[in-house]
Amino acid sequence: MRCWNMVTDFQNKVYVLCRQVPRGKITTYREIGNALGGKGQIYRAVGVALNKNPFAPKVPCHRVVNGNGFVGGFARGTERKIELLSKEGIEIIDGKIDLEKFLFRYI
DNA sequence: ACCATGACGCACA
DNA sequence: ATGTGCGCCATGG
Repeated sequence: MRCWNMVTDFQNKVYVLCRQVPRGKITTYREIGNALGGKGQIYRAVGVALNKNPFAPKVPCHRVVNGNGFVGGFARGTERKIELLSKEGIEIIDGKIDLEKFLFRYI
């Protein structure tokens, strides 16, 4: 599948995984790539897919952070991402998040 | 078809 | 522990 709404199959999977993340939890590009079964630098493509994110409010892309716990980047601005995460109840320390505490794992 | 880019992650010094 | 560089995923021109 290539064009449902300007979205490729790969992107679609990424968005679906993002939506799976419940409010108050987060995930990482690495986890998503791993969930997709990709090896190597697949998380790079994940970042690109999320950056396009045609479903901005529909897909909580702001719940996706770096694998090291840092918020990372955001199409709308990292500060905005931190603000949203903070509102969700996620505690951010110096721009970093406790993965062990808020990291959601795909079952 | 090829080249360049990106919201990253990891290896190495 | 910190800083720098490289790599190879998908997408777009």
